[in-house]
Amino acid sequence: MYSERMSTSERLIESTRELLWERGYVGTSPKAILERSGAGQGSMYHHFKGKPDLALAAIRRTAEELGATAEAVLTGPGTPYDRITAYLTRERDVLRGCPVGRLTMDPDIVANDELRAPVDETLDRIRELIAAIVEEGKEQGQFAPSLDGAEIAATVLATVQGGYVLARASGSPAAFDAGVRGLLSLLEPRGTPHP
Amino acid sequence: MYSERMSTSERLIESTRELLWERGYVGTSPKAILERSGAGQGSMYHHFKGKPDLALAAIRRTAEELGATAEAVLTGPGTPYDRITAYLTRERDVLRGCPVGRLTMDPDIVANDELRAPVDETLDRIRELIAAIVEEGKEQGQFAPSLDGAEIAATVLATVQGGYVLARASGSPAAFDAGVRGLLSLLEPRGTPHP
DNA sequence: GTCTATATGGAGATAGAC
DNA sequence: GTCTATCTCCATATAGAC
Repeated sequence: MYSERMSTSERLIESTRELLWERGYVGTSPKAILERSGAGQGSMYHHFKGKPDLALAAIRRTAEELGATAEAVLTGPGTPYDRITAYLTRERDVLRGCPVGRLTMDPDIVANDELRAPVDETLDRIRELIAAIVEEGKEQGQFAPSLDGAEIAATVLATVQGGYVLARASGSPAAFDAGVRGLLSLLEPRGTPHP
Repeated sequence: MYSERMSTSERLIESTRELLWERGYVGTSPKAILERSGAGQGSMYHHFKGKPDLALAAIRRTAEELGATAEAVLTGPGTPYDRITAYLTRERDVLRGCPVGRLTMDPDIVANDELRAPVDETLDRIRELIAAIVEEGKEQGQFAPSLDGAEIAATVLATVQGGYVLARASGSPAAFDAGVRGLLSLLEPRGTPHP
């Protein structure tokens, strides 16, 4: 399943990341991880204390990766509106859902502070980035002064996370795209930047 | 657990609804359902063909109930903006998440058209109600003519569904509320209705 | 309709040999 | 580090008595 070059430990983590994305924590069994990674029972319990320990390594990596991707897009070129547009319209495998956000629907993740922490921190990090961008847009006169950066950031992030829900419910990415377009139409900059 | 008056079949459905909300489909076992409902193994398989069959009955009921609740709020009194505000700010047990939306993160639900159908139909029904309200608001001059009813409806629904994700990630309803306030600030009506 | 018995396989892990 | 054996529950039923 993976390059011969990848260590057993790496293969275990990568397989777990995939399965957590596809099936969530509750739906992912050690057995499935072993089959996908090609590792044996003994290897898994040698490298990790158990399912929660392995899941934690996988979740941390996925969270870090998503945070970095979002940050790259949000700190790219363009006006505040451009950067938010870039974030909202970046390429996504919509029907797969968000590998981080989906974990919040997993009871065992939400019940475990250690497992939930990377999820919380990542969404929070993205929210702060967007909030700062909105504030910047307000200073430049691109956004109405009445808007609250932190609130709009929550709206943007929620639209994305909820877009996945609508898309998966209907079996089509169309609803995700519609939600994003609706939000962008509401955010549309007013007139020209201040002189 | 339930009134003596409730039939065994009813108790099974109600227990299943609760468990699906708390733990999702994958995380809900027949055994847990039996324990919560107080029914025996034999009763369950007498009334239902198996876990998917019982889950279907539970999901249909939850979906119908949520659709009716949303419809009641959205067809209430007030201007289009008022009614969307009412929908967005209606009382919710935010940290429990949406009993319908959460099912979209369940791989076995999304993979089964019959189980997914009530979820899809319910979200679609709400979306259409909101879309019509937005169009009504446009006619009344409360919303900009440039807005697209169907798109804004997707944004509104996504903000709610995504709000649950943010709230559960952080363990606090604050993010849900922030997202809703952000969206309402963007939707804020312009000036007075046309003459 | 409900109960108890029985069954197969999976979940999640430990033990100890190699 | 990895492998195989073994273990205890649980998941998800079916069978047949009452």
